Amino acid sequence: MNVVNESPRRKELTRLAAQLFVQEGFDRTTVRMLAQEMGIKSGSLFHHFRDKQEILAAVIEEGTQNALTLAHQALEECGDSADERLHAMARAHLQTLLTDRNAHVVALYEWRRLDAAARAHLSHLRDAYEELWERVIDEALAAGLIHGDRFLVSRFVMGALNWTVRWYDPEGARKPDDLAHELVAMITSSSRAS
Amino acid sequence: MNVVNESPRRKELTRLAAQLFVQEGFDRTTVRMLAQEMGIKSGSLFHHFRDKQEILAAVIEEGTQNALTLAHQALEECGDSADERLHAMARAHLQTLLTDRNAHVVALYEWRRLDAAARAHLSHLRDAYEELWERVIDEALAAGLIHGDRFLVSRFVMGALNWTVRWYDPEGARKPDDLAHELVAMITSSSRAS
DNA sequence: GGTTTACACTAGCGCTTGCTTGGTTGATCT
DNA sequence: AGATCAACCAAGCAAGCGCTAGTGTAAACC
Repeated sequence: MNVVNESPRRKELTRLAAQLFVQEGFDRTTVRMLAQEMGIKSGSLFHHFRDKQEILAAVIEEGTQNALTLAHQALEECGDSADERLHAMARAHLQTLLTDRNAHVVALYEWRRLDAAARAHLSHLRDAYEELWERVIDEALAAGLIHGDRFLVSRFVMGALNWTVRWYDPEGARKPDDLAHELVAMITSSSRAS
Repeated sequence: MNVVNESPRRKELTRLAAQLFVQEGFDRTTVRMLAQEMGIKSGSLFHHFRDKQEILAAVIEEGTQNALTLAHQALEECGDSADERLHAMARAHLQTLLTDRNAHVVALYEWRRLDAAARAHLSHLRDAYEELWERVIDEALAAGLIHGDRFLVSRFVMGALNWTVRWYDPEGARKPDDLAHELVAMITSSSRAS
């Protein structure tokens, strides 16, 4: 019987599922498609996951967990100034899009397909990540680096960043660091032109 | 037989479909649900639309068309300064979220469910809207109102604005004009605090 | 060396899906 | 008065859906 274990096989399957969910969307991805991609038959899939919902939850949990870890790490490694911390957060966010893009896209666009139980569980993770952003933005406000309403500014910034998954091309010339720098320059009152 | 006509009934059905697509998502909205919401039987639905895809296309087309019309109108009515034009665009965008929210959410989140033919047709409309934004941002750059990379700034702004559908509460205290003002203040180099 | 465990298979059940078919109604036009 | 037409309904088909039941097998464990 399957449980909610964390076998390495399950991790690999979750990664493959994320890719398919991005390509086709959760609802259009059938268990048979998932199984084929994984090289097994559809019945065998339910040895690893209780049901299709649990696969979605696993994908989103991993993606959000990674983003949170990376953001924490970035904040610890950077300097203390509000400017540096703002840069670090933006850079970390964009870097996860390179390493973990699929899981992120799923988290953003298939969130509503989670059932109530999974959503309750995962919203804590998501909130933790958003609160991290709000804290850094608070610091930037306090330091006089940016101005405006705390709530609105953080939403605008999150929107600008999350929207990047729609157009950002990892193969292109622009590096995550460039984007992070440009974004921070846009919202701070600096007057340097690029 | 049904054609791609523009009967008033069809418009009404499109509006109802938009609401259901937002509530449930396109894939989870069955033709039976749509029919019930419209007060008819599922078979009768195919008198008005060739297939389910066409309903989605109709919803998105209307929403985007309206947004484009409103933006054009706003630009004509406002002053000539880059600042005024920036404000006008932001205000128009947020106002459509009040009057036409459902269609917009569908356009943003169910775009990928369009088949290739519909997508090709509708992408022209969407591009026209985005180009309008880029033009206004170009003007703001030329006027020295904002700084940075033309492409990046417009993407960031579009992201911040489109993300509003996730958190903006039309019943709340914040009015579209407030948001528009705050957003423009954030990206321009003004140093006024609010 | 016997038992357990992890992982996979085959086969298919019960249900829902988008869509079709053939026919009925009431208003409008000639 | 007859013809036309948009709008609807009842019934159902073929395909696909998530998921289950029961079995096989090789490695791991006591």
